[in-house]
Order: sequence, then C-alpha cells, then structure tokens
Amino acid sequence: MSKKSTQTEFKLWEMNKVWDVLTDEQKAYIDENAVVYTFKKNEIIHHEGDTPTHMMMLVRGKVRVYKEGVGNRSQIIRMLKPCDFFGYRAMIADGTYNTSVSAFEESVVYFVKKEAFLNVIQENNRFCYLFMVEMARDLGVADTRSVNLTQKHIRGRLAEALLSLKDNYGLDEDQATLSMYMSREDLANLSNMTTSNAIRTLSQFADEGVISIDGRKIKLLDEEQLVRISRMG
Amino acid sequence: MSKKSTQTEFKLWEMNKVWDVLTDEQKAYIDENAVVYTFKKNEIIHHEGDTPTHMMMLVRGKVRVYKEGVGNRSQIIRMLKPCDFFGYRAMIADGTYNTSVSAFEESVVYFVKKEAFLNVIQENNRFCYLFMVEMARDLGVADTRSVNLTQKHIRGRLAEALLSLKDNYGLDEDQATLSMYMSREDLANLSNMTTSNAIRTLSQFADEGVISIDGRKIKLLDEEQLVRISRMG
DNA sequence: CATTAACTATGCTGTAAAACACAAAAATTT
DNA sequence: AAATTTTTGTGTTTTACAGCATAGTTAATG
Repeated sequence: MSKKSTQTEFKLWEMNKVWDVLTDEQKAYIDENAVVYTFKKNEIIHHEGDTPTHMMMLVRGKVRVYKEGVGNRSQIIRMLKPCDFFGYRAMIADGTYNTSVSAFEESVVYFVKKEAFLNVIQENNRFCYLFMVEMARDLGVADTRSVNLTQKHIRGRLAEALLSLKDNYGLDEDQATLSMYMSREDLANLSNMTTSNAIRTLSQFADEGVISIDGRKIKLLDEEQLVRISRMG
Repeated sequence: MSKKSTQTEFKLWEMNKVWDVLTDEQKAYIDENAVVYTFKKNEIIHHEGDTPTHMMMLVRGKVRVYKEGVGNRSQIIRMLKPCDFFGYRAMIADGTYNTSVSAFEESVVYFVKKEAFLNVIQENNRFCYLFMVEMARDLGVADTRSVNLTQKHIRGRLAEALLSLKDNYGLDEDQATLSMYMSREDLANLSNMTTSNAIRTLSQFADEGVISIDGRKIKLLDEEQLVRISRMG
C-alpha cells in the first residue's frame, strides 16, 4: 500500500504523537516500508512463539493481547485501542513473540517492517526514548497487574477489570455504560477467573446495585463502591 | 564519593557492558554525579510510592524487588545480582516507584543522579537503546510470570522459582546446591504462596527425591523432574 | 425459518490452598 | 548462657474458587 493511500485513508501521522519526532524523510521511509491489513473479528494477528517481522499500530477496531495459559485457559494481558502500538517488544528484546494478538472486532492495522522500525529507532534518539517511555509504563502496569491477579479475590479482580475498561475505552453517551461490550469469557480472561465465575460475580454486582446488566452492556451505577471492592476484594 | 574511589573500589565500567557505549566524557559526567552506599541486610533501598531520584546499579550483594500486596503479603518481582540496574523504570515512565527494593544481604549500590542519567540517555542513542532492550526483556518476563503465578499450582510455582534461582545465581562448587540461600518466607513470596505451603511443598519435593534440604541450602537432585513439575504443576 | 452453535445463567460438588494453631529449632539479643 | 525473637515444621479447619452438569437464550448459518 502506497504512502499516499495510507494518508488518504486515515491521518496516520496524527494518530500518535510519537510520529511527531520523525523527520519527513524518516516518515517517508517508514511508510514506504509499511502496509495496512484488515482483520476480521477473532482473527489472529500474530501468535506467541512467532518471529516478529513488523511493528504494528492499531488504526481502527480493538484487539486483545493475551497468553495461552495452562489447560485451555488464556489470559488477556491488555486490550488495545486505536493509536496503540504493539509487537515491538519482541523485536527489541530480540526474541519471539511472548504473547498472541487477535482482533476483538473487525480491526485495521498498520504494519511497519522490522528493519525500518529498528533503523529509525536507532537513528532517532527522541523516537527511541518515546518507545522506551511506552515500555516503562507497560512494565509498571504489568507488575501491578501481577499482584492484583494473584492476591485479590474474584470480586476485586472483576471490579478492577471493569474500571480499567472504563479508563481505556470510556463510556457511552449516557456517561455510565462501558463502551466496550465484552463477552463474559473475555471478561473472565481479563480478570483471571472462569467464565462461570465472571457471570456469577457480575450478577452479584448487579444484585448489589453496583452495576446493571443488559446483555453485554454494563452500566456502572456506583463507581465509588466499585473502587472500594477493587481495593480490598 | 569521588570518581577515583569508585574506580579503585571496584571496576565500575567493567561491571556491565552497557557502560561501554559511553564516551569518556559521559562516563566522567555519570561518575561525578554518583555515590556509593552500603545497605545492611533487610534495609530498604527505596519504597513503593517514593519519587525516584537516582538510578542504581547493584555492585555487591543481592537485593529483592517486591511489591506489598493485600494484607501483609508481599510479592517478590525479581531478585537482583551484582551488575544489575534498577530504579530507572519509574523515572523514565515519569512516575513514582511501583516497587520496593530491599537488601537481601549486605549490599553495595552505585547511585547515579536522575538528571545525569536522563541527560546521558537522551544524548547517547546507543545507551538509550540498551536500556530499552533491558526493559523489553523485563516486560517479557513479567508477562510470563503473571500467567505462571496465576495459573500454575503450588508445586509448579515453587519448582519454577527454584529453577529461576539456579539460572540467576547459579550453583555452589558441588554443581547441585543453589548458591542462593533464601528463607522459606522469601521463597514463598517469590512463588506466590504462604510460608507454610512453601515449607510443606519443599519437604514434599525432598521426600520425592527431587531436591534435598539442609537448612536453607537446597540441592537440586533431579532437575529434569523439576522442569516437568514446573511445566505442568 | 429451522437448525446448529455459541453464549449466558445457576446450582452442586470437590479440592487446592489459605488460615489458624501450636511446637520445635535456630538465630539474635541481652 | 539465659531470654527473646525469628524461622521452620506439621496437623487441622475453613473457604474461595475451579470443575462439571444442565438449561435457557441469543446469535450464526445453511
């Protein structure tokens, strides 16, 4: 896909401020070495163990970053939204992908060739630093998540997941309904529990008036209480 | 502490290959802005929530990086050995420390002022990139750890912890005894379980002939079996 | 629109691991 | 060396959660 077409399709360079630090030449070089793909719902973008060939930016849609765990249980590490980068960690650490990524809904992804990305990152200091900041944040989140998932009880973990969905994707126009309509299974994989426990706990929350449920739409009724639950189980 | 003294005390620049990419001026600048401290066993080096003022390199000893969890339970994120860097993530992400660090045994730490470190990292591309690689690796480890700790059973988690101690610190001259003599409590905090379960499971392993125990000395007798246990609980 | 498949809901059962309780043994401190 | 604290070891109880079964409900597909 040519440079022209990515720029007419969507304002690529405006999507993430990270691009701002590139020179015009570097931008051109990146875009010459990039393609755009569309993925259908649940299609796998890359799989744990694969060798990285591109760094990616999500243009449209939503994707999940997850790891296959023990006995069919998968754990969602994080959910991405448009303008988020992914797939660069493995190539910087010089290894294979540690996680899998699949489309949560129909998604458009901008693929930049490994070579091109690594070249630019090593010639543009500011660009490198911004990715470093990105990773430093992710690492902080990862460590916190690890303690949350291992030490909090089911209610706390689910409450936390709901709050993080709010932070990440925001609310519908009613200022209460999560804009992210996830299946119970995904919600379970995000909060490290079985699907039935996600369902059970969700209805518990509804019974208590903390949330209300309409299919996959979850309305947060008492966010303070949700925070309280997430803090102490 | 003067530059001269750090260089006579220990060969600072030889401790970690990361220093190699600095110019002599940059090295001098770093060292002018650095001090060396010694910490007693169990002394806290920095605490979760503190504002970072230095990046650090462990010179001698061992330290634990951990997070206080729910209800007095702490989780060891990783154990460091000499030449390892720490404390730089928070200042790159521009936040407070996300983890606490305490000396596992008497330890010597090289402290580089935040300003100096950030300046050099932003002026030396290669230096920046090397820290990025460091973080990319840590992030991979963190994600894997998260799945291990949440999905594996006690036996698997403990086996994994023992193997990671071997990888990180190696073995005594007998080529079997872990060079790291940890308390049962630390071992528990590393493998996300209660102290009594660490003790119990450790004796179980000993009964099964996988390891043998002499106080805090743990001898690995059947590493293959340990790998098997770690893989499938 | 009928059939199949996927998702949601709820109850029941089993169990892994936490919590608690108490000794005994080491290690520290006085 | 006595006294106190910390660590290790083991048994018992409790419980949070996984696992399974089943049924209703919604969505996908021929």
